[in-house]
Amino acid sequence: MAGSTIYDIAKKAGVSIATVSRVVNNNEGIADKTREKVLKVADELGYYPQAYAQGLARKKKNIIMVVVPVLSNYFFMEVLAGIQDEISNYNYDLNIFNVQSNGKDNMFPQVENIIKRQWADGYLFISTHLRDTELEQLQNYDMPITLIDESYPGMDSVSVDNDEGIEKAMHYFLDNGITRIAIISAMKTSKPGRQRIEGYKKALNEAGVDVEEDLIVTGDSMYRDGFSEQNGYEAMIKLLELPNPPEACFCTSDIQAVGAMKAMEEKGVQIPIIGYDDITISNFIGLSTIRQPMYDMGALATKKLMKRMKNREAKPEHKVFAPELILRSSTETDVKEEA
Amino acid sequence: MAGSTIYDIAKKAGVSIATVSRVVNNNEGIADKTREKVLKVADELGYYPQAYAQGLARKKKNIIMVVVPVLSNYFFMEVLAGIQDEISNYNYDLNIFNVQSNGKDNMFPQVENIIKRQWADGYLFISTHLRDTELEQLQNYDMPITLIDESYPGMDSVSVDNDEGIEKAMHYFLDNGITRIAIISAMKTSKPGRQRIEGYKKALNEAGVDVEEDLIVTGDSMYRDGFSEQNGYEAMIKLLELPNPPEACFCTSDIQAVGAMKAMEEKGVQIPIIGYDDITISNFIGLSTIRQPMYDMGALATKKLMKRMKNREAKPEHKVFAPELILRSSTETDVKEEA
DNA sequence: ATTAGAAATGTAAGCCCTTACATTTTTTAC
DNA sequence: GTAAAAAATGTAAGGGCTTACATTTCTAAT
Repeated sequence: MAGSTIYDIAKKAGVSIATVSRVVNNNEGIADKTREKVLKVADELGYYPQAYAQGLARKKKNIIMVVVPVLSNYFFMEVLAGIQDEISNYNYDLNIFNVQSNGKDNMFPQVENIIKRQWADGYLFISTHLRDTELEQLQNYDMPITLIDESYPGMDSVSVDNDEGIEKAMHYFLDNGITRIAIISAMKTSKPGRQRIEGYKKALNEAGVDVEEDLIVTGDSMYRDGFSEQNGYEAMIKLLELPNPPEACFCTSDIQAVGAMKAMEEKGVQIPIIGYDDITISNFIGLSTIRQPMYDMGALATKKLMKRMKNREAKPEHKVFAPELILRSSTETDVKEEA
Repeated sequence: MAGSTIYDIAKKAGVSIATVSRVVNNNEGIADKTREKVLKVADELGYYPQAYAQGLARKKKNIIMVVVPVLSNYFFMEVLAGIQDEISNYNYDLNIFNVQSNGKDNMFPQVENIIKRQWADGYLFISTHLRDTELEQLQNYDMPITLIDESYPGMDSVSVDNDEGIEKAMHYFLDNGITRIAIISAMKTSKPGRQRIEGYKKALNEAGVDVEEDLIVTGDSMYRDGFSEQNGYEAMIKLLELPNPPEACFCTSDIQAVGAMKAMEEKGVQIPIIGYDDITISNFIGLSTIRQPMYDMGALATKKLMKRMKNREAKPEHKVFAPELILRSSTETDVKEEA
């Protein structure tokens, strides 16, 4: 039973391999009697075309591959939900390929190999944060790629205006007369990390507030690239142990904010905090945040990719979602109490 | 550049395709000069062996495939983290295949097809909850499969003793003299759903407490099979609107418990609640829970699978983790206050 | 009964690799 | 310089499928 091939079926059913192929692929122009006969044998022998042989013979794989550096994070999970739901409208299978990002410069070769190896008919890159020069190189392979959470002129992309998000959060504080605002970041050194810190500084500068480097922190735990409760917890502890703690805090991910809130609770203080993402849990724990439409991003990117696979010539489209400030209890000035 | 083959390289480098193959696969017995020459051309032309051709020619794919019904849930995410970290010790790529579980009886055919198509060298099934008869059928294909969060005599498996988990939670309440205990479940009808409810009833019976059907609830929102904050929220609302609300609550997933806690807060009541899973966030929001070692399960299952791929004959091993009751503030009887 | 045309089936090449085996080239030992 | 052994390279088959094209079988019109 294990590993029967088209030849086995053909032999046992007394037809040619071409006929078997046509039957299992549901092609037309096959006599009903033949079809039945073949199907019966195929079922008995547990036959179904081998993916690799089929992929080689056709040029098509019927696979969409999602490429991500870190799987288990909330942002990815939500984006993926959107992809997953959208793709179920098409006749494609979903594969997820996890590239290792060991801090170093090793991501591009991995990604390039995936493309070279022609795993799929189209690719969705989530937060890979490759350099423009690298993406340019990838273009040479002439494969449909849609970028999520990043952008590059030559490829379709779906992203969020990060600067705007930070600005909104910062302005909320500044407009309320709060100026000593801390920022908790994951991976200060990464491209998006740096960007956010820049946005933070810019907002401060424009408001005529001096930047205090002490207020730009990250936790020490770098598991999951710092996108963890633990990291946020550690960062907030640092902030609260400062001689002069901040009056408010902006956090570059909700998950870190959860940890930060715990730290505040333990220390018995409560300063307004705004997260980033709006993961579903945030609504349930009263965390104010900058909403990124993660689910929609996944769904839209999938749509775009499908379109691109149909029409390779159209010029790249870039959708930039506007982030939204969602206010919940974590930014209420007076201490909230359970009734 | 797009889609150069071994023939292109061979021609341009003035060698045979066999030599090219040997070079790119890093075989030995190739003159350094030849190797360099070929590598140079390969690089220029952006060549790397096509996955499908290679997979066909060798019998090996160097792929481990994770098969899951629902990707975006916390349990899966944690298990996956374990798999991901463990697999990085081996020279295998990770692929995740998402089978659609539209409630109906359609999961087995999908899973069977994946196996038939020979996508990977080994498979990790997470929470697929197939029937024993179905798993038995799969065995005929003679593929290394390790089950996670379920078990079947004929296959390696890594799971948790669910009954024990429920028992521990129930006993905590019962031992504290609480008898009117509600259970919030996702998908009452699924195999694990039913199991848990049975465990719940059993614990009650053994304690001589009558089962009140009213106290067995689930939310109406069935997105993600009911494993969502929203579902828990809805369920708790139902409970609190009962003429005679429960004194305590057991929740079959932490994520639902988060929603349930929100509902309690809104209604201004606070009854002890215990969740299930111990997702990382639980520690940060003070949710008591039954800990499943999700990460370890993923890692161990991966190890087992690797072992199995080496030795196909060994008899199946079953690891059953003992769940652990973790007490946090959500089960403290007196109302906790921020300092 | 013939035969043109349609329908069904078969043949064989090709998709891109790997690898056993054959052949050629280089090295070593005398 | 020669022969034998070792190293490097090449040839060709095969992995399991699809599909253009060729062939056979059936249908329907005469």
